[in-house]
Amino acid sequence: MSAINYNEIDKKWKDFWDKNQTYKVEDISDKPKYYVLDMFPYPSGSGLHVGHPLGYIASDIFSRYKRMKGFNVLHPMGFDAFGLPAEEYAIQKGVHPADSTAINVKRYREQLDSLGFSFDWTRQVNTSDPKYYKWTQWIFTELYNHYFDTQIQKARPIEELAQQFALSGNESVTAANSQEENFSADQWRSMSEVEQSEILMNYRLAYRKTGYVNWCEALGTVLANDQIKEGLSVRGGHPVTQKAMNQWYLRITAYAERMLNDLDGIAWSDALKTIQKNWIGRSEGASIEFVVEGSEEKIEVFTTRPDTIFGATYMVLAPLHELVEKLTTSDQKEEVDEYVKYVKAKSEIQRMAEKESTGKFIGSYAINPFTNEKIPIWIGEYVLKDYGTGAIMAVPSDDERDNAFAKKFGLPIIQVIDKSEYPEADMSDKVGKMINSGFMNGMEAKDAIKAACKKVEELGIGQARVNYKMRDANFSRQRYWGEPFPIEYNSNGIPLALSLEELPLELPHTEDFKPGAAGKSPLARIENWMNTPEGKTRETDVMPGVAGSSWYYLRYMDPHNEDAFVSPEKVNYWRDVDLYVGGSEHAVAHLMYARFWHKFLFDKGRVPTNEPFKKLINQGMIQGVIEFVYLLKEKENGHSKFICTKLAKEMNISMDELAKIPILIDYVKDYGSEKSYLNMESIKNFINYYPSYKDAIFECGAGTFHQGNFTPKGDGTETHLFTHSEVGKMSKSKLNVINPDDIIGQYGTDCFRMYEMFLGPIEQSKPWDTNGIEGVSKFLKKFSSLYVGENGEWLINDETAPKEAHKILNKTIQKIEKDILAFSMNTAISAFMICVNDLKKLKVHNREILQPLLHLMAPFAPFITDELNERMGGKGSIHHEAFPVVNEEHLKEDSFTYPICVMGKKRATLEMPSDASKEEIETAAKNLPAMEKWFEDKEIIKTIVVPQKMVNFVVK
RNA sequence: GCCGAAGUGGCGGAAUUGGUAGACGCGCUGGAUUCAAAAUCCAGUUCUUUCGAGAGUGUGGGUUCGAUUCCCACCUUCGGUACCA
Repeated sequence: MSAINYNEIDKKWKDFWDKNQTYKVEDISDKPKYYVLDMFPYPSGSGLHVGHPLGYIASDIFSRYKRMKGFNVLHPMGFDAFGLPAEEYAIQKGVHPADSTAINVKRYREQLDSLGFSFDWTRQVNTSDPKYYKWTQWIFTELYNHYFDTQIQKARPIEELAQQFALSGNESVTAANSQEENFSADQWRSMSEVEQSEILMNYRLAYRKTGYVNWCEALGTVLANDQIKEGLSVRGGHPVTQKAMNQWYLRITAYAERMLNDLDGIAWSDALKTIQKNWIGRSEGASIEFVVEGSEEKIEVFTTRPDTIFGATYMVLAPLHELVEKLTTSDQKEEVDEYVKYVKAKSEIQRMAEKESTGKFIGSYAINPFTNEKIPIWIGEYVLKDYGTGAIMAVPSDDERDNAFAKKFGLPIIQVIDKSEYPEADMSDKVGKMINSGFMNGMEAKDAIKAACKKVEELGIGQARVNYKMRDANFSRQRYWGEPFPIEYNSNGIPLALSLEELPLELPHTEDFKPGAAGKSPLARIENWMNTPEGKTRETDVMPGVAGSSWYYLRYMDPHNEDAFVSPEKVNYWRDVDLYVGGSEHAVAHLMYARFWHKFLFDKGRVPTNEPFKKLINQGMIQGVIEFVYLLKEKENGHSKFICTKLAKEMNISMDELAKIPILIDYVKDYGSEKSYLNMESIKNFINYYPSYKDAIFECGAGTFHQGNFTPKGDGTETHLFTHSEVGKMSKSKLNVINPDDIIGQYGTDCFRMYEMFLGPIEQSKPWDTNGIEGVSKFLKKFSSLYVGENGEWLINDETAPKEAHKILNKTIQKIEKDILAFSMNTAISAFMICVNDLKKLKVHNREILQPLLHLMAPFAPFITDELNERMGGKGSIHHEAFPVVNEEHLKEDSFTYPICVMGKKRATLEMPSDASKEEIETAAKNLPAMEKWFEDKEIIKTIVVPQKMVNFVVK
């Protein structure tokens, strides 16, 4: 019989903490503040999986440590509760997203509670709560009502811009914009209200423009990238194309420069900073206009290499560029249309991943403004519509992709740079002497860039320009389960932002989640909501998932405030997040948007800091095995057909003909093994999960399963439809989630927490494996056996502990504190194991050792330590007591054991007093009997002695 | 394709201002205890070996007295790639 019942103490202390509000945080305190934040979860239907707690446990340990070190620690949790999966679930199962979300939140809350986190739950936020999204909508209206002044690098009210237009037109304004034409003050004043509104739209930080969405004609809906696999919809396997739609965007590019520069001041990993830096993708170059022969149209290109313009022998437009239709000649129309159709059927990822150059000549020619030569205009998928101007001047002599393209299509290549002085340089290096380049001949490339820019400006056809790869954020979703836009259109179609008093604009109730006409949001079907009593029309798109998560960390500071998103007093106390822990998969989306919103709020004086997250640690992912079934892209007699992986291999079916459809791992037999498969029952489950496949055919070696019947091929009686297994992230969309509940029930919370930490470094990804948890369980038993005997007897005495025990304790305190600060929780657990093993050997039961040890363990194992602390005579919770302090006296070592090496290989060891001199060590090492044979017939030519490290002899 | 990360025993991993490769744990092997098992405890466990030693941290090179650690090239896996969050 075990002396400690883990399930009992888990419950006992959970209740205690709850009743005593152990983790409630005060907003005003004499203690220094410390804000530890976790990325909040999306409450999916499959529950919290073993990957979520990895970061949460680590940050909880850190929070508990900081609390014990005397800080006022804000450590909150909430739910990112709007999103696609709940809506998909509603479509499939008819459960309202609000209901399924409420159920999932409740379940998550229970699961999080069972993990023993020290969250202050009175601060919980839920992004789908109108009290919360009121403020998400409000921030949106603020963005809508502002533009970005590029001169002062700051947001300003849009009315100020309108005043400027009335005074002096738009030519002299310094504002981030997507406005193409210039106008004078007179022109502005003579414009209609609608025209003025349309122009202002091109300056707002939240604005509308045409964008492309994944359109699935068969389903009549817009699809997320996640819902598409290899160009087909996951649901039903239908083709998907790119379709133009009017969308809301956020002008995040306005903040590009600040977001880039301010990376220097924050303690994020270099890897993460590099990702963001590259994502922002700043490049200097020039925008240049090319005249189109026989047309009024001009094509603006952006190039980082204006120096090479004499080598620009053709142009390439993005296939979706606005001018393609206008500039395509009738004889090329058919081919061009076909190519555009081909491009629209591919996702951007697929297009960028395309190694082969593809493209079409559109029949028109442009004039190279420097050579005055006619150059053909092509379209090609390697040019993206939203990067730069969506058009390039192609210089096949100095750009690899242009070069490959020119070679493939037989376009001329003119060398314009002599790189003979730089044999190491490749095509993309901006070095060499200009040749065949008119007035630039003989210049160095770097000087030529400046000269070309100057010339371009003189000719009035462009200017030097900074370009960013980052694009403005598409903020529209033709969906139901998200924040409604706080926007109404009047009878002229002019958009008007709601005022704060009108917020929140609540999401109307509906039971019909089917898309509206022409792929519009389901909200467009709710006519009495869409059309307001005042004769206005509401925006029917909703905001994306990233909206709510872009500012939630601020709401935790003041979660119940009804008058402001956060009060100035509270945001001035808590300021910013000191430590943010979350997955690196959020490196660009969430972390970019949050920084952008924060900077905007900073500009408005609403927050006191320029950056939201001072320090950030990326936890790695706990991976799972993803199981797929193969779906033939070609239907058989109108039925979708799945095929066994083994059979597909035998029949030599190429992967091009197959789509991989992920399947819920619960249905898979021998999950995770190489021979994982589906049997008939699994197939029925799969069909229940995806009703759109109810008429599908499933074929394996033993026979065919169709509409509930199995037709054997030979004497087979059972389907073994082998599945395809891959290691990948554990996620609801990959259907491979493993829940922690059972493990906690079996081993207790402390054990689960420590095991997750013991798995490996926090920032590294690793596959989940429950084997090995026994080791941690044994350790915890051993640990408590220092305090409580086999029959429950209390073993702690007040005698003086041996010196050795003090040394073990203090070395451990030193190591643990160092590891917590470095977020190296796995090595901290190892150190605990070593410490307990050593104390056990010495049979240590002294209070003066075991009381500090208990406190040292408290952040890691909050339940058992509170329990033992109580038996130790402690009042209240151990988690409000102080963290132990190292006594340096006990750390002194008398001697050091040196490895004695010959040519870097260890050949012997030698124990020497800690204060031995280099010479003493060298002499002692040389005279070791064990070393004799290594020196025989050899000469010692060099001796390296590094005190407290090693000795090395170099012999010849 | 592009950006980022990782690759060390059968497995998770440890060790980096360049200094004993494999800490700690799982698994496995042997032993103790037991009528037997579970549990517990003890010992062993990178590979090869002629038992002297030799090889070894994804692959191939380089720098160094000494490289898992630094440099160059490559391979593989994972994350992101703008509508999963």
